[in-house]
Amino acid sequence: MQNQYNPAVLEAEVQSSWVNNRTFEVSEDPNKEKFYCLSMFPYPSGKLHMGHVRNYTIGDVIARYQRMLGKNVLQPMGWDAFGLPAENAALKNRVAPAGWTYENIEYMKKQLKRLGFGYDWRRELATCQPEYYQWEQWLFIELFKKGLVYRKNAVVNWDPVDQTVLANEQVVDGRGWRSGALVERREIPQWFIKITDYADELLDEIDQLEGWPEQVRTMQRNWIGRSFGVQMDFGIEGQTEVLTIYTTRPDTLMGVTYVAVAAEHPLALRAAEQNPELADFIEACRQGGTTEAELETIEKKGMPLGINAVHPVSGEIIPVYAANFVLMGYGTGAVMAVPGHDERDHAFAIKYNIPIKQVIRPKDGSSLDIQAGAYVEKGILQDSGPFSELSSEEAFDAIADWLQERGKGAKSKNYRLRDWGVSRQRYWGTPIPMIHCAQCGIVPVPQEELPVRLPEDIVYDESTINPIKNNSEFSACRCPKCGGEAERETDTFDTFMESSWYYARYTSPGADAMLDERANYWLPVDQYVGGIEHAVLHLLYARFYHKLLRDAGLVKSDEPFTHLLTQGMVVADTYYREKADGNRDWFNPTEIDLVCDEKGRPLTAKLKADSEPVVIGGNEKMSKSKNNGIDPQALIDRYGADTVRLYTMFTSPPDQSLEWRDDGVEGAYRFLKRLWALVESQQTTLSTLLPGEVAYGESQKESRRELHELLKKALYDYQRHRFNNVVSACMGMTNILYKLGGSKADMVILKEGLSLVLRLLAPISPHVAHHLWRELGFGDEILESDWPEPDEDALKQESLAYVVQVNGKVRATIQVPAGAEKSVAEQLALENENVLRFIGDLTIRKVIVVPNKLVNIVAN
RNA sequence: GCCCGGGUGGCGAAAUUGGUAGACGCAAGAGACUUAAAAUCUCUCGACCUUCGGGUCGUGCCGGUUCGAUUCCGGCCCCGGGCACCA
Repeated sequence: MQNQYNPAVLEAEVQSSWVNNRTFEVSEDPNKEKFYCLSMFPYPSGKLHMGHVRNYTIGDVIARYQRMLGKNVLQPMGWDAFGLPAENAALKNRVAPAGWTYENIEYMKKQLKRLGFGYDWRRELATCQPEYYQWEQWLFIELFKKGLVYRKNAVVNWDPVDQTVLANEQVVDGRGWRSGALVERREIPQWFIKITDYADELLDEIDQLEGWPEQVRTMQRNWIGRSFGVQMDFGIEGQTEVLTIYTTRPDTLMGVTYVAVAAEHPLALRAAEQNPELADFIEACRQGGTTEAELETIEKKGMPLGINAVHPVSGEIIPVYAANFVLMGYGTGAVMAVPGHDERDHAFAIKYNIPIKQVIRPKDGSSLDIQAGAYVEKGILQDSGPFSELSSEEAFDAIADWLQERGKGAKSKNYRLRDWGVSRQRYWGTPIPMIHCAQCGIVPVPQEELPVRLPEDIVYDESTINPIKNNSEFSACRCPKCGGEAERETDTFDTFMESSWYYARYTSPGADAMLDERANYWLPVDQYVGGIEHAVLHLLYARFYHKLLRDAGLVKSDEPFTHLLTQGMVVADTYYREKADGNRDWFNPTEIDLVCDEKGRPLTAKLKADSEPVVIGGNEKMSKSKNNGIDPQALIDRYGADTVRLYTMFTSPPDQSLEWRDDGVEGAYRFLKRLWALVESQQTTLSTLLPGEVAYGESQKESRRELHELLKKALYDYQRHRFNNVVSACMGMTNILYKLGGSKADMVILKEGLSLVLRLLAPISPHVAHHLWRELGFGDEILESDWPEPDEDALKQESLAYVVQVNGKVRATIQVPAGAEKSVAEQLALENENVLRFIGDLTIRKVIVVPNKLVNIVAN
């Protein structure tokens, strides 16, 4: 009786053999080509979700593939352990964030091991450990000393009831998520790192990141958004100070009919002192959140300050408005407005009855109605005094020069990118290593006193929002400069700080420095794998941090990640019911029965519990808030890791979003069982089969040709990371093997075919592949076997199938001898009955022959 | 609002990215085996027409380039991701 496929038992056995043999523990080996394969580390939220499973399977497949190619492969894993969810859990369950986090890590680590990922666990790190974050504190102080760190006011979401700063996620429909109070914008002092000092390098080097998806490179370029424009000063009537603005369209300068400043601009605040109506307006402008999406879509409102600006060229007097869409924190907090040539300014001018002037006309001389809509293209200047009749391009230089000569402005380079605000008013994060001294001001913590430890033994009750904010035990300290009483900074770092350098720390576990020389063996990361949602922020901060590490002498490379694979989202249907208070109850897909029509289209969805209908909300990224996550654990328990891995690889290409459906998992499981049964049924024969000369018949040659054709395709798909196609090819090869007969020659082909399938499958479903490889006597460790190569002899064909088209429509397929001249293919095509039928009386005008593919006969 | 993707059978997808649209799998249907069921195996499976040879249409929509377009170009529609304090 043959062995049954029992993944739970098999996978445990194989995994313990990997542990015992230390299969995935690696060290620096200068004689071998290194390959550093990294998946984005998880936030320890509780348990793995499908997005993790997908991410880490992709990473593990690449790591094992590269290993089978003979490289020295490093694949580490760790935990992005600081963050908001731990504080939320703490508030909800009255447990300390540290304990909650470490328990989650323990559970999720078990899950990762159960999935058979080949990590070198000796390098594991959690970012909430002082041994980790102390180096971040150390680097921050280094940056402070270099002048790359500064403090300034920045806008946050303020909950006026809970008296706390809210994360964007905690603002729901303009209200605080706990208090329900309308959120306000407020400015508080925060720490910034000068990422804009590196903007040019970050932008220009994108060109060299050839292993990155073009999509991500484009997003980063646009995010940095370098523009060339002019900075200039508008005078203020009756005052000596000036309003400095930046524009990319100085050619429209003569069309300026007003200037807008932020509601919090000092000019507006001063004007409000004598103007209660304006004061109310400024107060009203505080309302709302801070996200760009919100600011760009709010109703644009403004109010004249009763102050006038002086046009730098014409000396014309123009009104200054306070406007809710201009933010103090961004740029200079003031903009010039050209309603004739900017859509937003146009809408604002119509609303407040401000004059609209046309100063640019189309180059083609066509006329337009500037009152009806802005003309935003470049063109020829008109009504622009000395600059009239210049082109927009000429005017750019002429106006910039004019301003510069008079000390009123200059050409200037600008970025959309803003400096990195790293302060967070939260507990569960890395303490910012700074001290506030009444005498000496800001003083960094002496580096020999690091780490500044975050107190972890915190007692939570309902009122605990931030346990270190008013905790004198933590904040009271001595000033390192004058020795007097001082206070510690109680803000913590943005968690992007930790995730910006973890990839480097994996290379230097235990180092008594931020990094040691091992970093330069492994870095840069050869393949980074993670969600597309990180395309800009995380990936840009990590690139920036790498340059900071380089400039601190810690690494030699310029960029952290040579190749990037951005995996698509795992999405699932959402289902909800509207509650009386307007909020929604979200139901998990597993709680839902779909009622479909005969074609399988969903008609309605009903909740299993009460058989009443629910609203189908559409496909969205799996998330807690929409309750549409699928717990992978149940699938692993039922089918085993190999099946779950196989299914997630097979069902979509890695960079596309994966629409979750349970059905397909069964198919993946069936395939593994089929492969298992094929090996086990012939195990005795195959394991003792000696290689020898065999003569293949025609159908056997054809089987071998098809096998090697599929192998060739699979190898190509491995290179381009199309693992869904690799699985397809494995299935196709297995189907061919099932159709073989029982002769000696068939057995030889079966054994050869299995050796190919198992090696192709080894990175994807490693436990099964490992076991069957040994069963067939190929060797002890499939990971150490040679990567397969197609047999060119097997691929040779005597004749090839050509498609014959008449006027672009397929009319026949014909067999043409391999390597035949074009004329031979043409002649054979013209002998075909169906082809002749369609040519009929028509005259042949042209015959196109694409070698090995088709013949197209053009006739009329 | 801005930036970036995507849209192909009932479903997930494939097409070596200008050359046979739908490989592989799921679901469904029919049959074989079985007392029966499960499992397994075989066949069918885009739509319409058909004299059963084949024909017409079909890759979100409209238009263009080409002997030939899922693929390239222009314009739209819908869906998803990001927008700096979720990670």
